[in-house]
Amino acid sequence: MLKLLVILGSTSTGKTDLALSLAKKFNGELTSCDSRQLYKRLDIGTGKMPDQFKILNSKFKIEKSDGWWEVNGIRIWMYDVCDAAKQYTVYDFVKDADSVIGDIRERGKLPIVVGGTGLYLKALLEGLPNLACPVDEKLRKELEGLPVEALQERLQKSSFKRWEEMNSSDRQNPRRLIRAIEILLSSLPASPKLQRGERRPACQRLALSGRQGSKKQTSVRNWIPAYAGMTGFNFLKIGLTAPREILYQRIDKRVVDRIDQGMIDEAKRLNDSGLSIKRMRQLGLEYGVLADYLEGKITSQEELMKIMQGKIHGFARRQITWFKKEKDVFWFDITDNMFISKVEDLIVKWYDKGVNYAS
RNA sequence: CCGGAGGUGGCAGAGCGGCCAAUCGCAGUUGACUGUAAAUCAACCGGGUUUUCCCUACGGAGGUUCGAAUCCUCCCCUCCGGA
Repeated sequence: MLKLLVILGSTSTGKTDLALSLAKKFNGELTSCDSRQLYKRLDIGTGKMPDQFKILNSKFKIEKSDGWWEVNGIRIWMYDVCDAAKQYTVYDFVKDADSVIGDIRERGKLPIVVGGTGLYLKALLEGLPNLACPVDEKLRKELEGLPVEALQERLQKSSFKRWEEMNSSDRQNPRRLIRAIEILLSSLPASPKLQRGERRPACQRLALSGRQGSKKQTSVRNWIPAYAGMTGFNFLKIGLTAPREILYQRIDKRVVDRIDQGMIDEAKRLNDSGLSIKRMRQLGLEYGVLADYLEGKITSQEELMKIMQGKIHGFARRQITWFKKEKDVFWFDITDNMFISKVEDLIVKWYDKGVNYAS
């Protein structure tokens, strides 16, 4: 029986803390599904350290290595897998996380995916069409400077059908327009090329073996779900929520704590060691605001804090919007002080008999 | 007490007689998102159930005007400089 536990929810709901305690109880290992925690040296700002750490400071033992951290003997994978200056994408994530999860399973442990990045989670669990279509750096450079209108025109010329498929918001989104053009222009290889020594992710192996028989080779474009199609596979998705005001309070407090923990110095160190301000801005949220601070656009810590809190509120809202559409999630309100035991009960049921989503 | 600058929607900050319920930004709300996703993009954002409709609004009270957030008078308050 193949089982995969997923903990999802917006930032500051305590996903990691919960996942750690569940891992201990159910003999699991975590896989972080977070688009920023996977960067090396972005530690405080991305909250790699579990919140409990501050309280139980002395009891915690943390070990770090490329690709994972270990907190009190529990492995957290997909931390520190990429240099912060480089760009890591969903494609990389699916590939890496997939093999990590496979390894956890081979060791007979329960894989627990801790997800804050909706797109990554979706790609990992369900696959993403066009994931095999690579980035075309030259094209992107060429298109990036253009005004939206030009991009719109260009896409319409390439494929009016594609243009019509897009919604009104995406039609004004340069990033989406560029990717759409990129996909149209790319001539996909029959099967994605692997670099030397690279192992094809399970999802892709499946995709290839499953469809290769049919004449229509274009199917490589349609990434087959990594796990959803596997018989006997069993997900359990646990979602964490909190009333809006409480969530904002938690976020605000966290920002204060992180400043206390040295988040500003972390940013300075990153910058001193060559991480550009521009790149920091791309990384968003705390690092984006911190970039402004280092540049002197923001002068006081008070201001830094306020701006950061506001940005993160917005981020949490976007996550909530995304996760609303996520299917088959068992949602728990973290302000219910029985929620942990409720979660544990659910997992026990799931482990033993398998939970019927319909129930 | 004198001189100077101001008081505008949650914040910040434009507007300086009609096109102003009031630019822009932030915050807030909702949403989009098929390789940058902590990114990127969209809509809404005084109240009234939608409205080319009504109401309450630009410190307060009066006034001038067909018409004022915008002009005048007085009052209250804030900030800077001088006593």
